Amino acid sequence: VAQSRKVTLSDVAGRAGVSATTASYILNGRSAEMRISAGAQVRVREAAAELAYRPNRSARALRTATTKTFGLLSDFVASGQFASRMLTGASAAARAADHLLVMAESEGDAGLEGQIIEEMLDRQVDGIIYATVAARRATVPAPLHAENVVLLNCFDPASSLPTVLPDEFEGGRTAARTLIEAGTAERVFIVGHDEDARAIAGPLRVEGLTSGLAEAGKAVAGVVECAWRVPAAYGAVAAWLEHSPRPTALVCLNDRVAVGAYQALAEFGLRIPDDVAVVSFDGSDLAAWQRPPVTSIALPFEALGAAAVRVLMRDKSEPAASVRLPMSLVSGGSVPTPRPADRRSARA
Amino acid sequence: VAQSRKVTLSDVAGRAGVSATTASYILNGRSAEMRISAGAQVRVREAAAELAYRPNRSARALRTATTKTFGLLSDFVASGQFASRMLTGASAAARAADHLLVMAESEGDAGLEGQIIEEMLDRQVDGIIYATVAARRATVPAPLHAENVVLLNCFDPASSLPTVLPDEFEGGRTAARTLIEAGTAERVFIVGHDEDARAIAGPLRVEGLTSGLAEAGKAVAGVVECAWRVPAAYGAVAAWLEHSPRPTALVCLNDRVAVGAYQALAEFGLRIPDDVAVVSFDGSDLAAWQRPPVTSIALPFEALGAAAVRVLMRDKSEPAASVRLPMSLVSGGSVPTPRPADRRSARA
DNA sequence: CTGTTAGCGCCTTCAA
DNA sequence: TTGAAGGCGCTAACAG
Repeated sequence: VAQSRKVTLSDVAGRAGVSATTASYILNGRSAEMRISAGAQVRVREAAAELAYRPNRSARALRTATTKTFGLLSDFVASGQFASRMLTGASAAARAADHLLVMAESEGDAGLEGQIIEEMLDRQVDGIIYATVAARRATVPAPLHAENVVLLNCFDPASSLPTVLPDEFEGGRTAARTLIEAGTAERVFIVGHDEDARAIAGPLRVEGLTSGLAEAGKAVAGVVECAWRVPAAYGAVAAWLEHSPRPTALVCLNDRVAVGAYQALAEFGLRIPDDVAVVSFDGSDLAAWQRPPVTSIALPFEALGAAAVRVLMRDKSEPAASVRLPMSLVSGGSVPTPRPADRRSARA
Repeated sequence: VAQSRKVTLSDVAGRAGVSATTASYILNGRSAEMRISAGAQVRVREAAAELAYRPNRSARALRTATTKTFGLLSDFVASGQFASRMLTGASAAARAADHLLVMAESEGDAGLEGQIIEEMLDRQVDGIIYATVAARRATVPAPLHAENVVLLNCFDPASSLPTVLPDEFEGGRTAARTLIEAGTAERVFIVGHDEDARAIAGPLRVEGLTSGLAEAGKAVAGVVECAWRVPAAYGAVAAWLEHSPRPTALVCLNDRVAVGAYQALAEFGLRIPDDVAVVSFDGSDLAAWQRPPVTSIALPFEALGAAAVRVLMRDKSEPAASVRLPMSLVSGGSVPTPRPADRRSARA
C-alpha cells in the first residue's frame, strides 16, 4: 500500500530489516557483485513494492551527477514534419533506455540558444542533441564542445562532434534511378533553390541526382529556381511553363515545392504522371496527400532522432562515430510504372 | 574567468569574503529582506560573475523539492501541426518564466503513459501538462489527481483539474457567420465525421455552425460523413457529388478534410469560391497552401500551450480556473467576398 | 555479506 | 547583518 508521505530508501531498508546501503545495492541491481544474501534481496524487493518506493532522482543526481535525462535543442520545431517526427523517434529511443528528454527551441536566436544550453547544463543533462530543422552547416556554441553532444541534421566544420545526417547524396541518386527506370529522364528539371548558404540538403540532392543521371548518360536539363515554399514554387513553375519546352520530369527539392509544382502543372493541363513525372524529397504526409501521391525520397525522421540518442548513450570509451542514414524511396503515383522488362533490365 | 572545475556557492562566498549563507541570500534576491550590506552584495555579485557561477539545480531540487521544470505529456506529437505548435507556445512561455519542459509521448498507450508520469514525478517536475492532439474527453490517470496538472485540449468529466480548450462552439458560429455574410449559406453541407466517441471538436463545431446558421434562418442541408483524413474526404465528397444537388458551401471539419474536398471539387470542375464556398477548421499551414487558400477557423495553437503553462504557474492559493481560448478567422480565398453593403448590414 | 560514515551543493532555521 | 550547523535522499569508500 502506498504511503501518503514520500517513501524514502531508508523506509524500505527499515521495513526489510537492512541498512540503506544494502537496500541501495539490491535496488540498483548490484546484489551479485556485492554478494547480498538471497533473503535480504527478497525482503527488500517486497518492501519496495509494498511501499511503492520510487527513488528520488534529484538526490541521485546530486550524488552521481547524472540525471537519466537528455536535452534536445532545436532551432525550430513547428515547421513541417521534420522536428516533430524526429522528436518522436528521439523521445521513444530515450524512453526505451530509461531516459527522458528536456526540449527547447532556440527560434534561431543565438542569445536564446546560449541561455537554453546553460539551463540544460545546470540541470545536469547527460547529453545534448543539437538539432536543426533544415540540414545545414552550424556553429556549435563553445560551452557544448566539452560536453556529450551530438549534432542532428547539421554539422560543424570547426568541431569534431559526432553527427547524425541523412544521406542526401544517395537520396539524389535514388531519385535519378527512379526516373531512369521509368524512362522519364530525357528532360529533367530541378525545382527549388536554397537561399541559405549554409544549407546542404539541396546541393547534395542535386549532386546525387546529377551523378545518378550521368551513369545513364543523362544530365539535368535545367533548374527552376524558387524558395522551398508552396506559393513560391507554384509561381516559379507556372511562370516557367509559359516559355519552356515541356519537361519529362520535375525533381522537386522538397515536398512543399512539389505541392506548388502540382498546382502549376494542373493549371497548364499537364497530367501527372502521364505528361510529366514528379519526384520530390522528404517523404512527409504532404506528399502522400496529393493526387496522385508524390513519389518522394523520404527522410528517416524517426530513425534520425533515435540514432542521435544512441550516439549519446554509446560506451564513452569509444570515440563517437558519426552516422549517415539512408533515405528511402516512397512510391506514390507521380512517376509512371516502368514496364516489367524495363525494370528487370535496369536492376540487372 | 570561468574555472575548469565546477564552481560552487561557497567558492563564490569565499572569493567575496562572506559565508555561503550570505551569498545564497544575495544571489536569491533576498538581500533587502535580510538587510545585507551593500558592500557584500557588490562583492558577491562580482565574484559570481567572475567565476561564472551557476547554481546546481539538482542540489537545489533536493533541498527545495522544486525543479523549475514542467512535464508535457502528449498522446501524439507527430501528427499535424497541433502538437508541435502547441509545444512551441508552451516551451516559449515556460522559458520566459525560467522553466524548461520535459516532454514525452504516450503513443496512446495507457501503460506507457503511466510509466512516463512516474518518470516525470520522480524528477520532481513542478507541474504536468496533460495534452491530447485531438480535442476530446480523457481519463486522467490517478497519480495526476494530486499533482499540479492542467489538461490541454481535453477534459476529464471525472476530475476537477483545470483545463485549457479552444472555443470550438464559437468557432462554429464564426464559420456560419462567414458563410452568411458571403451569401453562400443556402445549401451548406458539413464534411467530416468523428468516429471516436470521445472526440468533442467535431460535435461542438457542428453545434456552433447550426446555431449560427439558425440566427439567419438557415440550417445545415446535410452531412457528408468521412474520417478526418485527406483520402477519405476526397473519396466521400467525390462519391457524394455524383448524386447530390450542388452545395453553395462546404464546411470541412478540419483542414485535411478540406484538402480532400478541394481535390473532389476540382475533379468535378467546380470552382472555388465561384461555384462552391469552402470553410474549414484548424488554420494549419495546409489550408494556406491550397489554391485558393482555404478560409479556416484557426486554433490558437501557440496560445493554448502558453495558457497551459500559465495555469501551472498560477498563484497556488487560487483555485485554478479553466481557460477557453477563441478561434480566429483566417480568410483565404475559398469564400466569396461579400459586397460592401452586405458586409455592413450583416455587422449591424 | 552488511552497516557506518561521509559527503554531493544548496537552503534555512537558529544564534551571535 | 552575518555565520555555523543540519539535513534534503542517495551512493560509495571503508570497515568489519
